[in-house]
Amino acid sequence: MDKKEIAGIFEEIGALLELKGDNPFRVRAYYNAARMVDGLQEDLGTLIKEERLTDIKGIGKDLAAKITELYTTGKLAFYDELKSSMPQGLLEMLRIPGFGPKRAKVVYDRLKVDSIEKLEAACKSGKIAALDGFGEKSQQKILEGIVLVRQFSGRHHYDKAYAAAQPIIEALRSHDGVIRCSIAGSLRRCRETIGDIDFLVSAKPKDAAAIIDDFAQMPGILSVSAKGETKASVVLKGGIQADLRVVTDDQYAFALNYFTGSKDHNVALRARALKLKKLSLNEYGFSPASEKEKSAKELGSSIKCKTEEDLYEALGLEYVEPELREDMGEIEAAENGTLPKLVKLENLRGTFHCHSTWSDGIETVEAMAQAAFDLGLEYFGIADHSKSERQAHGLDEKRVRQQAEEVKKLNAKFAREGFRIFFGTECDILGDGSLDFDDQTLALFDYVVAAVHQGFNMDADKMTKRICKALAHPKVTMLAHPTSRLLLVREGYAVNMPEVIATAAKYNKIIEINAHPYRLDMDWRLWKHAKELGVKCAINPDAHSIPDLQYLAVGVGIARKGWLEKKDVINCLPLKDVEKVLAKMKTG
DNA sequence: GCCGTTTTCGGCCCGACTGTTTTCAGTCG
Repeated sequence: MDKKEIAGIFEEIGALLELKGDNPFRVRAYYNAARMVDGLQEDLGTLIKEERLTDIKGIGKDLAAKITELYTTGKLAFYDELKSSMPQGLLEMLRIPGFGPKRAKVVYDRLKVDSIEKLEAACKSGKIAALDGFGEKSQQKILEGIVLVRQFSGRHHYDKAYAAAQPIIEALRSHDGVIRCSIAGSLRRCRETIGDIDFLVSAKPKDAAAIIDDFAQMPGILSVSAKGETKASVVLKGGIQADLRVVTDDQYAFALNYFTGSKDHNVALRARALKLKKLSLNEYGFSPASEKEKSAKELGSSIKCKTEEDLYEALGLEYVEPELREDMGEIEAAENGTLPKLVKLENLRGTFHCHSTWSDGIETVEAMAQAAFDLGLEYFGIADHSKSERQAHGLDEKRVRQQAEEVKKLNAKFAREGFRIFFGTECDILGDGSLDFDDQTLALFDYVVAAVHQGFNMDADKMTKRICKALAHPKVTMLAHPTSRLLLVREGYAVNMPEVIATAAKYNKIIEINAHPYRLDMDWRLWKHAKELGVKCAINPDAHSIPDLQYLAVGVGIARKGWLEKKDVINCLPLKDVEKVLAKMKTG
């Protein structure tokens, strides 16, 4: 069992113990261990063999034994026992915002409620409000929370789906019968959340059965839900559903386009084919619209397209990158030749907003900077939390000065390589829109990332005013995660983003694309709007560990969906230019 | 659960916010 899976099990143990009302510090030990194992740099097997697990902070004798048991046997007796002693639905109930283990335990003990469905029914019949410690408002909030959970349930964060898809696509690629293959669907379009993963393969019809059989038996697969002659559906470990489609190589470009979607984009393309060419378009090819009874599958495509580029060309369009295929103006732009040249991962020269052991990161500034350097970046911005973030060990003024010294020393060392660490802060925006540090302290930083971390239950007007006030502050460089999940209230955001963007434009401030998966609720349409107003973005991983730096790729995906080009992204600038920009912003 | 120790138990982060109370418990970050 690998470290990701072990971390997942420790997370679950933590939640189960919480539900049992176990010692909160014991609970924390498990959550902490999950984080440490997940962020481990060294090979787990080596650590076990050399009996060095207990060298990791937060891993003692007991947890080391549990990790070893999981790693070597793939099982943990303690976990199995714990899990079977609790109804599975209780864990799911914890996903309801504002509904934690204590309340879950109460409704379970008093009303035998052990699933979201039963909880919903109990709310609707007023039984929850009647419980001690609950009331009308709690009951209403739970119902609203259930709606929210359902909205997100069944969808998976991009990075998880991407990681799950990689070994499978590689295995398919190396399969003898496979001519071409690709990931399709929302994963290819870089949606922030993915419903299921689509794989597409082209092969000779005689090879299809073997490919589908092998797919259904791949290591990462939990169960097979359907298996036929040209497609199979499976559930991957981790619960993500995946579909495989096998087509002939002639059909491949059409199928890839069809299964990449989006549905709206496809509808628009088909309408265009019909109108301009009197052709009907489906996943197998173009067919004359007049021959209604026969599709391209039987006829063979009336226009040969080897690639998607050919397909778009046949429709008189520039090639549309998958990220843009949402029927949000991309077809018109492709017709007029005004599609953007989207930013690429390799365009990134550096990053801001990362954490270290000074606050709640698990690596030193030096290790993080070195990792950024090893990734080929030219600069790295450290932005640890400010003093109000006590739980994250935020820095007070004294520690800020100490950290400044450390960064200075490190820069002396890195300067030889032409690499630089920028000294920043993720500074809290307080309830009234003021900042967590005074101007004198803020002046110590190369840049300031302003962030909301408390007082979320503000109405949208107040929240917007609060954020805009912070944006107007001369020392603020950029705004952190403006549409994070924390600010998400039902269908809308509890903040008026257009106004925030307009304010950023007015004061020439940067808005970050926070690529940490927990923050991924950024509506990419907002970015098109920001771009029109000339607001620059920074793609930030919000990294708390070295592997987190890989989230930069997720951020690029979001930026691409927002039609952003190299020139719209501040961290595409080379070091010398970024230095100038930050210096200018600092002096106003 | 872990950690540290003036070594084997006691401390482990804490304040804001909410809804329920009428002084506090639960949740969150």
